[in-house]
Amino acid sequence: MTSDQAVRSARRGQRDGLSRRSELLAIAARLFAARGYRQTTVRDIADEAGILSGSLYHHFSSKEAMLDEIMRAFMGDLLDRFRTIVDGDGTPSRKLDELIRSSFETIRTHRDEVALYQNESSLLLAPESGFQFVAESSREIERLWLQVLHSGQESGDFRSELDPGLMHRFIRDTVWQTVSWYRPRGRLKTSAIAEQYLTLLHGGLLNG
Amino acid sequence: MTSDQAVRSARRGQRDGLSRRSELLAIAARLFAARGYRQTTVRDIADEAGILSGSLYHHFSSKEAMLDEIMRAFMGDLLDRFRTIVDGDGTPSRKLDELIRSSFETIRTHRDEVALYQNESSLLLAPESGFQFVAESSREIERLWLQVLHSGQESGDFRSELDPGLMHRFIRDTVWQTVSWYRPRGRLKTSAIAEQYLTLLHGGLLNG
Amino acid sequence: MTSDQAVRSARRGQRDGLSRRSELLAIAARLFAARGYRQTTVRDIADEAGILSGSLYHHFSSKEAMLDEIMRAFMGDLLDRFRTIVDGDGTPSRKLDELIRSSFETIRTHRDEVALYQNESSLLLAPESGFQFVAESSREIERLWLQVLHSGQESGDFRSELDPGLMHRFIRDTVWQTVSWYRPRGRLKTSAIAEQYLTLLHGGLLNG
Amino acid sequence: MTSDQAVRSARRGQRDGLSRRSELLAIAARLFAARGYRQTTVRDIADEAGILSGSLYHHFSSKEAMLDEIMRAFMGDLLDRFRTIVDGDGTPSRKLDELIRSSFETIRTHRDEVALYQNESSLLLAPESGFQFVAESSREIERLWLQVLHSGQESGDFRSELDPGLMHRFIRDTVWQTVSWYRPRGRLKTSAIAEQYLTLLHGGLLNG
DNA sequence: GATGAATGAGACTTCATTCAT
DNA sequence: TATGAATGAAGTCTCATTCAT
Repeated sequence: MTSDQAVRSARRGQRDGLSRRSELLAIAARLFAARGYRQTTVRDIADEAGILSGSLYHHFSSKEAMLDEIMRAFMGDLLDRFRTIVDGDGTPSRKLDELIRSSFETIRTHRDEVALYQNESSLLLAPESGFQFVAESSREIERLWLQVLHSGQESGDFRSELDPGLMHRFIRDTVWQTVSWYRPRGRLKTSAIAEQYLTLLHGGLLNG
Repeated sequence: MTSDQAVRSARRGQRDGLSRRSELLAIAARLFAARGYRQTTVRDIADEAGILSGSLYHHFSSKEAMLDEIMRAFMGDLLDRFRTIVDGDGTPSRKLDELIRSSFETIRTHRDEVALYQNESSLLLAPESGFQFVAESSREIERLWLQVLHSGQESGDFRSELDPGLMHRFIRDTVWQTVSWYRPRGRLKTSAIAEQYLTLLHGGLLNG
Repeated sequence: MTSDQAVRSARRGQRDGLSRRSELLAIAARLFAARGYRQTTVRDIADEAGILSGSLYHHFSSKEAMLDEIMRAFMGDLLDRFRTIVDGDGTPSRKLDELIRSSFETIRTHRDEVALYQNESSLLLAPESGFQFVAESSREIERLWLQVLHSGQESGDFRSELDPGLMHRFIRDTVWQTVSWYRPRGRLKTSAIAEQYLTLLHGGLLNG
Repeated sequence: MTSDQAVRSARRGQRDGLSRRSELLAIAARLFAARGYRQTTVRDIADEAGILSGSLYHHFSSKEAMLDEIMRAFMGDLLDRFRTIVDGDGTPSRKLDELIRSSFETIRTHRDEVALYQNESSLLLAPESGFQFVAESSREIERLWLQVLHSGQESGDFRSELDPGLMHRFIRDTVWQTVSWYRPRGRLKTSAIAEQYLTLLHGGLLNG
């Protein structure tokens, strides 16, 4: 590639509408996750993007519209991945393991979005918030997990003295809360964390 | 006015002063927990208390001072309770159970404070925040829990293939996150939730 | 009155909640009428009042709320005055004259409000604007005027070849539009304008 | 490309250029009249034209330039029509009738422009506005109407107890304000409105 | 002629805090 | 202790306009 070509390519990259949007959304997601949605100012995002805050409104109609777009894509993806697992072959136990592994993997690949989902739940799940789709996706995801837990109890794989609703919450909270302390460059990879959690979940903490 | 009356009035003043403070702090804690610290305005608190927002500054020097007072009392209590358990008699397994039961009980008795601790961690744990005592108490609590987990592995009570640091985080996250969905008037009491969690934690999810 | 008393009175005047509100509303009405509602900035109003723009929100929840309060009081008064005339004794012709005289008098006493009503009608009468009460009062006022015009035709006072709906509009437009050129300190008093208009309206422009 | 083709293309370019300008001005006039000049954004106009807002600046140097062009053409036409009437043959009474009929006809044929003239007068007539030609035309029009009214009084056609200056304002306000409620597809044609107004104006409202 | 991106000024509004009374 | 008024900084958003491609 000649240096001319490089320059042109860089310019094209800059001028490409889709990639500019995505770029801005990625910046927004990162800041929203790091500082919180409300604590992140439109100017913070613009500063990171190297433009003035008003210029963001050329791309998005509001700060909330950015969060909407970020979460809509994320919740859709997440639901798809979970549905594929639950609708696939395998024992309930295997499916639950896959749901859990997939969740930890999501923490690795979509850390900002998971953090947003965890930290902004009061905003995202409020009935009047304009983010009803998040609550709907959440309910659908809960249905999928419960379906697996119920089948597992019916098949005898899972202990019957455990309340599936509570189990779902315990597992869900543990898995997603991981995002609050997981460090991408840290000692522990998400896969290792997942395996440790599965070990604990399968057989419990106690020996014998 | 007789001197008797003056004395009584002064005492009432003091007592009212104290109870007024507590009342205001309780209102603040409730709102902080329900809406988030930043989303709660000083005026929200004053409105609930039936006074004007400026009048709050006769009781507290700032909004942050209210949060400080709320959390300082809470973290102190919590640490004391945990220390009493860890320093007491019993096997590591029993101690862990008691730590967990005590935590769920705390969710019942100090719901707002637990919610605050969970939801405002980015504010409370930030090194420059002026809430260093929260981070310090948290570290001390973590030390206590890890001490129990390590003794449990050394005594052979707990399975050795599990990383104590991860176990601590898994347990802690599950227990405290309960506050986000626990409903005081709901079907499940915290004690029942605690026992279900202990059942899961002891023996795992799987049969056999 | 001692000068001390004068100072105290001035201060009380300043501190009196009701009069401060009225003062601010009068300033707002004047500016809204002079520059237009949208062209008047909140800061314009605050500047005239000698405070910062944010301080206005201590008194009113929004710029629109100021306009609302101004127009609500005005439309109520106007409707009352018209109703009293129409419900009183007298021939339709006398009643019409009184309606017209009362309108010109209103231009003198409530010039800003009339100007606002004339100039901001697209805002005030829009169905979705939050100013429905203006449209409602307007309809009620129209009903009153039409009632007088119809009775006048039935009694034979008014010429029957004239469409009362059109007459109402012609008279209304002429009367209220006066506000656009009437100058309080000018040669013509509103009463003189009213009498000239009544002379024209009664007998027409042409001789014989 | 043959030179023939080039010539045709150039002509089309010119013709298209001209009609495109007119098209854009018509859109602008419609929106300015409907929403108000300031409330209409450059983007509103561009949206209606199916282009981006920046592209409008290839046709006009500014938003104000569009309003200027719209009003310049209108005021010129209007003045011409009035001058023709006043400079023609006939009694003052006939001339006044023709001025009024012509005005109502103008409301039919140039509704947007009349509405603009009525609603944006504070902008158009302000001495510093850059629209001095509007004020000048207005003054010239006023002179023409007053000339007719004065001749009518001198000839004894018009009643002498009426102030010509006030009569002019009354008539002018009634006629032009019609644009605020006239509906092109409504029951009343402008010609019928004109005749009703002339009937009222000639002989007044009262019988006998 | 048109696009897509950006500018920059300025709008309305929020809110913790202060202070004279 | 409480009120009523105000401050001042900051936040989201709007919009006419510019300009390289």
